[in-house]
Amino acid sequence: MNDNSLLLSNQLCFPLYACAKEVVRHYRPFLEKIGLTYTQYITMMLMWEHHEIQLKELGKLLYLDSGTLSPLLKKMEEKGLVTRERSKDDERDMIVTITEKGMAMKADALCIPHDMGKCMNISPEDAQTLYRILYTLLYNINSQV
Amino acid sequence: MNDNSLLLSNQLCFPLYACAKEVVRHYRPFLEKIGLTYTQYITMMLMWEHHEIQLKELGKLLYLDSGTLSPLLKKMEEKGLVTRERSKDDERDMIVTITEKGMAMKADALCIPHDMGKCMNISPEDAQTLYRILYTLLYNINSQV
DNA sequence: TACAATTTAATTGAGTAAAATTAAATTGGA
DNA sequence: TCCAATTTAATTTTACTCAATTAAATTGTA
Repeated sequence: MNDNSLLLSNQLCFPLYACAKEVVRHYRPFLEKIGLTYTQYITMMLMWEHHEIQLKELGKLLYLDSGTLSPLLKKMEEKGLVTRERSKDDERDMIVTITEKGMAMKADALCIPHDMGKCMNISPEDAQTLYRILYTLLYNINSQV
Repeated sequence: MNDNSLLLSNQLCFPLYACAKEVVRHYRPFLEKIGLTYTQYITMMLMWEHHEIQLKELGKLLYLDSGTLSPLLKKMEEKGLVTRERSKDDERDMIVTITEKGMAMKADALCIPHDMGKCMNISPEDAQTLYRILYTLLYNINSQV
C-alpha cells in the first residue's frame, strides 16, 4: 500500500485485460472468413462438442449470463447455425441444438487454432504455464469465502 | 489440426478471455466505492502518474482507441476528475490533465490493489510468471511481420 | 393441495470496444 | 508557397457484457 501500488505497470490485472482484448482482436480477421464473432466462435466450439445443450449450461461453461447469451443465440439462430426451443420437461429451460449448417462450419474453422497459434507466437512451455495459471486463477477467484 | 483442436478446453485464448472478464467483474464492488468503472480506474492510474498526458498517448499505453477514450474522458471530465483541452502547439492533440479532485481520489484508491490481491488468491511466484508471460505475449502479438 | 421460494430466460440500461468514416490541423515535398 | 499525405480526435455502427429487474415455470413444504 505504498506509493507504487497504484502504478499501472505494477498491476497484474492490466496485462491480463489488455492481452485478452488484443488476442480477441487478432482473432477477428480469421473469424470474419467464417462469419463469426469471437463470442459466437467459443459458443460454436461448445456446440460442436455437445450438439445439444441448455442455455444455462452454456452460461456456466462460457462465464456468460443470459443477458449476453439470449441475444447472441438469437443471432446464431437467424444465421441457421443453431435452433432454440424450450425443454419439454421444464419449460424454463432453453435447449440449444446445432444444425447441419452449424456442423458443416466446423470444417472451415479447423485452421483457426493453428493460424492464431502462429499469431500469438508463444513457446509451448509458456503456453502450458499460462494455461495452468489462468485456470487456477479462474477457479480461485470464484471460490471466495 | 485434428479433431480435438476445436475443443474449448484445448484453447489458450478462452481462459485468458474468461479470466480477464472475471477479474474485471470482481473489481466492480471495490471500484463502486470510489465511483469508477474498471476502464476509468486504469485511466486514473495513468493520470496519477503523469498528471498531464495526450489522449493519443493514453491510447497507446492502455491499448484503447479514441472511440473508447473520447466518451470515457468526457464522462471523467463531467465527474470533475480531469480537464480536456486542445494543445496550443498542435490543435489536433487533446491534452488531458488531472484535477485536484482527481488527485485526491488516489488516497481512496490505495487499498484497491491489496483488496483485489486477496480476492485473486494467486501465489507470488505464479503472479510473477503470469506477469512475465502476459507482457511477452502482449509484445509478440503486436509485432507481426 | 395452496403458495412461497427458487430457478431460469428475457429484457433493460449503462459502459465498454473495435472498425470505419469524417473532419480538422499539420507536415513535407515539388 | 501549394497541396497532397499524414496525423489526430470525434463520431457512427455493430457487438458484446454485466447488473438489475421482470415474468414464467417449477419445487418444496405446511
